[in-house]
Amino acid sequence: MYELLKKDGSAKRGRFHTPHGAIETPVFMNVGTAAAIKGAVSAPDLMEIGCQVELSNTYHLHLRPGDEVVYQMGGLQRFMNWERPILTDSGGFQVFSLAALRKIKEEGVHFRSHIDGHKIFMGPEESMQIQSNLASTIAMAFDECPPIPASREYVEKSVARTTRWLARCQAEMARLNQQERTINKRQLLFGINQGGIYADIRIEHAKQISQMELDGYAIGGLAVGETHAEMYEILEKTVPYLPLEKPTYLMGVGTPENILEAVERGVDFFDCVYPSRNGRHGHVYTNQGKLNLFNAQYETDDRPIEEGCGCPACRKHSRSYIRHLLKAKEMLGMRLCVLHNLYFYNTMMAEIRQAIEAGEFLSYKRKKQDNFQRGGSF
RNA sequence: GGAGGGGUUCCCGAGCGGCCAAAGGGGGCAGACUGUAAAUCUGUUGCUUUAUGCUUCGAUGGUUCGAAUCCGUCUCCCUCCA
Repeated sequence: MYELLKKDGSAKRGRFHTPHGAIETPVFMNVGTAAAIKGAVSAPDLMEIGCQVELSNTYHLHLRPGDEVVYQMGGLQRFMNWERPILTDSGGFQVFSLAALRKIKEEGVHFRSHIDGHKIFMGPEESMQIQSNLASTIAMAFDECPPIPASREYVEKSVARTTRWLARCQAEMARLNQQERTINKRQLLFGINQGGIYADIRIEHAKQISQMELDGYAIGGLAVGETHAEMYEILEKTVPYLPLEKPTYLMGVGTPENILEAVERGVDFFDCVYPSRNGRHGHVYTNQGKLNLFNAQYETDDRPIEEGCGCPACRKHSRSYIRHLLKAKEMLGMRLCVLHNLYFYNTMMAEIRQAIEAGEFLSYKRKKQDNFQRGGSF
């Protein structure tokens, strides 16, 4: 159940109650595709850096270790020692990212495993069954994330199919939640809005799925090739057609800048691989912009990544040391950067919540953006 | 003392008369990454006034229209024999 605590312009401060605890929104979900945040980050680490929701992936866990294994081990939460909410993405993004390895049909998607090439079929029912086995808090509907650019004709056809798939997801989820063997019988389901950069398709689709009584609504298929301006425009036009009394989730986004812009337009949930992937690649976030710790200028820089930051990296280590670890390919270097970046994101989300509560979101956003731009933007 | 092998651009290492400023690694420098096929990928890495330019393949002298590549001498390293 979503509780709207405060509105500041279109920005929402909310609380999403789940069987696994409440989520304070706006929130950034920390991405751990294969039931692990890449970079040797453990569940206790996530607690320490302020993570509220962990995100894992249906397709990847289905392949390895297999959702039946996770089911036998008591579900994802028990498997990875994480008591707070988990959201599982449906495999819909893999329809996009593994485009070379799949074929889309009305019944679902035929994949060839990226690991060993074997054939896998995943349709709405299969995705729901896998997610039920994983026993995540929130399951995502199985959709197609079409690329941008894509023709209007293609997007229309794809969105219509995604809508049909959504109805099948909903029916299957209802069935699974009543099964005796189901671990989480109150698993929630979010639908996903698509439509590329065609605002009218987006709006029409948003209206349709809004009538379907889902637990939350996501906007997918953005940040896959369009400009930032186009993304913001789509958000501005689409979010108003999604239910205010339900959480809105902008999938796969984004930079701190993107998040500020999207919160302003009413988005509650975010996730993105940036903080973890960039961390592994030595790019770290600060309030003065992004630093590439591989750069020679940090060779003897004795300062922490960011002065005053409370993360495990900044409390104890210098840029110089972390740069050395990264260059020496020591796992600790990546780990510290990932911890810092996730801490940075989670902290920024907490500040955003506070700013909305205080009715000062816009001035907070402006201040933040000014700071970012001073050191080169994200 | 004798016999043989070798010294190539930051490092390792290919090249063995012109297409060589010199393959390929590594290292260095920089860039990309948005529901993670990513601890990955890309670019760049002698100098400058960017040119039918200059310097460079242990040193030096030669042969040749032309040499990292052929020859002489020197020098250093490695292996084996005494």
